[in-house]
Amino acid sequence: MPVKSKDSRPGGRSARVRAAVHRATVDLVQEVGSEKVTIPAVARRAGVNPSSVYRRWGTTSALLADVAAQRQDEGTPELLGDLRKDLERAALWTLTDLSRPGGVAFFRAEVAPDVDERRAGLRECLERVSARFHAALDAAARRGEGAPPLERVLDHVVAPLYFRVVFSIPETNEDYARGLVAELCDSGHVAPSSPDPDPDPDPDPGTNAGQPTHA
Amino acid sequence: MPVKSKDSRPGGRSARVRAAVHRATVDLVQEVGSEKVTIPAVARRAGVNPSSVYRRWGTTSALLADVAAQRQDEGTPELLGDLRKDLERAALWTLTDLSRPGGVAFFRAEVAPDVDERRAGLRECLERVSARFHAALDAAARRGEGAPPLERVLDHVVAPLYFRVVFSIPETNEDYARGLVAELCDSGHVAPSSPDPDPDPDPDPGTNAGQPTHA
DNA sequence: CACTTAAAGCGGTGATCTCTGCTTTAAGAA
DNA sequence: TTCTTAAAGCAGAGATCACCGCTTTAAGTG
Repeated sequence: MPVKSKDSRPGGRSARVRAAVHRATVDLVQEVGSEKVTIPAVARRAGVNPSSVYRRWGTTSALLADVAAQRQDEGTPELLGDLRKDLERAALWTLTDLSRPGGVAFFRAEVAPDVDERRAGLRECLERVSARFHAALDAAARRGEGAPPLERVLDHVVAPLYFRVVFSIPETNEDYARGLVAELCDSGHVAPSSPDPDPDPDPDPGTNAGQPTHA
Repeated sequence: MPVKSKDSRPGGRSARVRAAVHRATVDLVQEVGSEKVTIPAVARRAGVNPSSVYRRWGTTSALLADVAAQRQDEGTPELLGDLRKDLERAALWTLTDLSRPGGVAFFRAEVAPDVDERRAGLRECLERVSARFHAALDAAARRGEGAPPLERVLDHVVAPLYFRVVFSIPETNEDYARGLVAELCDSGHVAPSSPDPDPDPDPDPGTNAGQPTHA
């Protein structure tokens, strides 16, 4: 009578099916849009039986939420210790996450599920996004630096990014994201303890952050 | 052979059916969400034959777009001649439009159609929204006043409103909308009637409309 | 009023989706 | 390796959807 973990059979075929379904979901979302993703279609493309998907995920909403959640947890940047740089990193990460294939579609997918689940999905999505910025702000506060409230960051950095990506407004690229952060930091609401602007020329190309070409 | 208008039979039963379908669409969108709205369902609730809806609108996307467009054209405010007041009006109108039952759902509906139509729908939605603000800015420019570029208004007023309504962030009310406009106008990028571009007004940006301490 | 005809209603067809018993495969433990 | 059983595959029922000829109604016109 093995009791082991909650996922009593996490490897082998199960894992293979899970991966195939995830990949197929991402592909389909960016091809036809998250609204038109159906379980039979995902199963077909994944080379998997539809009933397996139904048994595992139940609904397309749950499937999309699962994929989106795992997706958002990839490549999270770590803190550097400089508020402005940390905010920039978080902003660039947000932009990258939104801009990659299916990014907006997944955002919309999380917005889309059933009326009951909608609140929960949105809340989780918001939590996930603001967590990155909150970490940067919290670290700054812990260092004794002045930092804008999270709300201001959401309003003046995250919101414009979402808005512009959703509406495919041109020039929504990394420079633009950096500009939003700069504007926020220079708006007189932050007391910069170290007002040295850009002492080093980009020491971190880091996560390539890729091409912000609106998808 | 009567040629008259493009809508060769706009009144009577046709108008009745149109109205019933529109009402049913709005109801269903706010009840089950725009993704789950189907033509048979709308027809059932409207007491109308499904084929009539199929023939008139063709797809649910087209139907939703039609309803959303007509919806957005209701109750448009006129200009007062004062930039700040006009921007406030536009912001409040935007907030009201988004907040009423099904508001966000319709926004998403316009975002949602087929990959091909998506661009067009989004573009139209954006045009419609920014037109209100553009009118206010244009009038101000015509009066010789300094006015922020439309882009700034979209980023710092419209985007936060959309973001907060979509994510159901509390305290997103009229005071908050007014605060966004105030912050924009007082941020030193607008030259008020009295040309005093003091970069550091330090008036304790009192109009901090809502300061909801994060949700 | 009578007449024309746009538009709604009716019925049916094929396709797709959701979901469920039952069988088969293979992951994990002894 | 063998054994147990979680999970995948299979096949099919029931429901719904998108769509299309054909008939019927009534709006607009003279």
